[in-house]
Amino acid sequence: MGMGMGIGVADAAERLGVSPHTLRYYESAGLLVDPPGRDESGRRCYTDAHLRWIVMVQRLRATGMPVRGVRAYADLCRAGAGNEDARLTLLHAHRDQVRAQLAEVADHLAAIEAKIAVYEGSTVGASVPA
Amino acid sequence: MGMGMGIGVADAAERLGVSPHTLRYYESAGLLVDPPGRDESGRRCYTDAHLRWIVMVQRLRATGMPVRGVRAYADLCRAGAGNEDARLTLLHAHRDQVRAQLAEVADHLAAIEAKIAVYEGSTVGASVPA
DNA sequence: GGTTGACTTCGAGCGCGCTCGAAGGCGCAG
DNA sequence: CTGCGCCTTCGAGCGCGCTCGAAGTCAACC
Repeated sequence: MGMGMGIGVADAAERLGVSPHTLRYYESAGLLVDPPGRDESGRRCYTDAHLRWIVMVQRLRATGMPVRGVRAYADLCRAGAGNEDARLTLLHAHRDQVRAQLAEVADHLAAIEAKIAVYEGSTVGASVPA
Repeated sequence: MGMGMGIGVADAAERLGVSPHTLRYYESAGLLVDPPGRDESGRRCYTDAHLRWIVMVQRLRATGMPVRGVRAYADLCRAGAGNEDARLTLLHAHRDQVRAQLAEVADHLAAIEAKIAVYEGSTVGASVPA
């Protein structure tokens, strides 16, 4: 049955598009809800569940959640059932921030595109003079 | 005619929502296409044109352009006419990055919202079991 | 047995973007 | 004349998020 016990740090890093150093850093920073197990000789062993969690971590990070925010969320998850309200509060707050950020960036983008349009217009030769 | 000669660094900072320190930093970092003039006693004097430029700087920064990128753009503008192609290339590249970033963040946001939906679903009591 | 190479831990270092504080100058109110 | 407050320059410091390198361990291969 094609299911091994997990993959090493190098393979995990490659799959996730980060460096092994970064994966170890995430672990040491408490971002992993449960740290990867170790094989007989002490090497990290990442399962699919670990990879999926780290993808979520990457999503949170990529949307601007600071490392300490991700750690807070991981801490809640690690604490087990009973604090779903707190997790939800945290996620709601982040979702709202991301939405606001998205709107802001869209606005900035429009302004940048307008600037480009001005350049492209003037490059052609200053039409609509008055 | 309600046009004064400009405003001081504190007022400019307040209008722009940054600190005077930051404004001076932007100037020293070469982000200002032309630095503000000085009054008789050496104080910075920001005109509306300066404020408008700095707003553009803020837009570029807020969309992820690094300080050195903004400086490159400012350098081109400062150099005067003749390099519009280069400016356009720079802006095009940035616009493309921002668009990609926007799409990525939207995707991450959807995943986060899905996670929230899972929590809200399970909080209510695991409807749609099978 | 010896060498290779991927892994381990640890702490230091770095790049970015501010952010702050010290020390001093100028102009005005009292 | 004496504060007072806002400005000036300068260089140092900080918070974040990695990123790197040194030194050591272990399994496997020749």
